[in-house]
Amino acid sequence: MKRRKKERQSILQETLASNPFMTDEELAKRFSVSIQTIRLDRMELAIPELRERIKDVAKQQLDDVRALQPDEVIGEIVDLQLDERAISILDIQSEHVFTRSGIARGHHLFAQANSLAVAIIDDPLALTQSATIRFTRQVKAEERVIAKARVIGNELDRTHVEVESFVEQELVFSGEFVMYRNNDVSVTK
Amino acid sequence: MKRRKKERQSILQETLASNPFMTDEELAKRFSVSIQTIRLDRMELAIPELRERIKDVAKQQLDDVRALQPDEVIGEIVDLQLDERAISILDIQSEHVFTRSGIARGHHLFAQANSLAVAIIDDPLALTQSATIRFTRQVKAEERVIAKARVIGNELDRTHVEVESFVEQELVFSGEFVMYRNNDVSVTK
DNA sequence: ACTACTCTTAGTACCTAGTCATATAAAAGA
DNA sequence: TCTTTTATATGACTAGGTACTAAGAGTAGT
Repeated sequence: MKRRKKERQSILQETLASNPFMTDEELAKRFSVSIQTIRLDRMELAIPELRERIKDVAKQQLDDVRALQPDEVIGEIVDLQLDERAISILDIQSEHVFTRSGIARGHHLFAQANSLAVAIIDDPLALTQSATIRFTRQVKAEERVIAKARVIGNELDRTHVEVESFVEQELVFSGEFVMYRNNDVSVTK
Repeated sequence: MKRRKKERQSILQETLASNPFMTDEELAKRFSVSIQTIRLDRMELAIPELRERIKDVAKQQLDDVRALQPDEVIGEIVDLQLDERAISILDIQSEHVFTRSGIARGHHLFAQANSLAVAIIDDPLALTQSATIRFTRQVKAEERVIAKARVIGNELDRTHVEVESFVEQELVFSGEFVMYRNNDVSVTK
C-alpha cells in the first residue's frame, strides 16, 4: 500500500494545482478514500484548506492587476529626458520566454522598446506609425535588458526614435520607430 | 438618516470593490454600525458574502491565466498551413488600449503578428531575427483584428513571413518578419 | 504466529463567516 | 402623536473546514 499513498498524494498535488476549487469531500470521492485521508494528505503536503487556497489565488489576482498597470511602460524607466533620451530596464522572467527553448519571446523586447519610444514623446498623444527592428542576440530568462531610446529626428507631427537594447553591454535588439504625435488635447479624451 | 444610509451604502460599495477581502465584522467596525446593518446593506446592494467575493476574484484569475497561455499564440488561430499561411483573430479589449485615447497599444498588434509568424514555421525552434512593420490605422477597443501571415521566401535557415492585419477589410498593420529556424532538437531542450 | 508499524477510517468538539427569519428598539417624518 | 424607516438583537442553521482521540486493516520483520 506504500506506493498507493505516495501516488495518490502526487496526483492530489497536481489536481489541486490545476483546480484549487475542490473540497475535501469531492477529492475523497475522486480518489475513493475517506475525507480524513484527504485531510491527512493535505497536512503532509502542507496544502491549505479550500478557502485559503481560493484566497491565495484571489490575492495573486489582485497583485497581478496592480503589477500590470496596463497604461504604463513595459519595463522600469530609470532615466527620461523628454524628446531627448530615455532608459528602461526589463528583467526577463519565466513568463517571457518560450518554455521549450527558454528564449525570450520577441514581442516582449519589442514592447519594452516601443513603450519607451512612446514615453519619450513630450505630447499627450504618441502612436507608433512604423518601425524597423532587429533581434541581434537571444535573451534568456533571468537576464536584464536595458533599453536606451534616443530621438534622432523631428518633422512636423512625426518623430524618429532609435532604441537599442542591451544585456550587459551586448546589443540584443535594435529598432527605429517612427512615432506620430499630436498635442491636440481634445483627441486624447 | 436617509442620507446616512445611502451614503454608507455607496461607500460600502466602493470599499468592497477596491478591497473584497473584508468581513462583515470589519466593515461594521469601520462604519460604526452593527453587523446586521452591514448584512442588510449587502442584501440591498446584492453584494455576495466574503467567501463568494473571494471566489469570484479567484475564478477570474484562473480564467485570465488560461486566457494568457503564455507559450501560445497571441490571438486565436483560425487557419494554419505550416510553412504557407496562417490566420489569427485578436479581439481588442480595454486592457489593450491606452486609457487616455482608447487606441490599441502597438505592441499588442505586433505580438499577434509576431507570434503568428512563429507559429507558421514548421520547425521546433523559430525566432524573430528582424522585422519591418507599419501601423496604418489606429485600432480601438472592441474591434476585431484579423492577422494573415504568409511565407514569402526561404533561404537556408531563414524564412521571410509577411503579416497583414485587418479590421473589417481595412489594413491596420503590416510587417515583414525575418525568422530564424532550427530543426536541431537538441537546441530546444 | 505474534508484534510493530504504517495507513486508513470514524467520530467528536470547535471555528469562521456567513444565511434566514423574526422580534424589538430607536430615529425621523407626517 | 402616530407611522414608517432604519438599526440592532436573537436564535437556529450551514459549509468546509481544524484539532484531536480512538480504533481497525494491512504489511513486514522476527
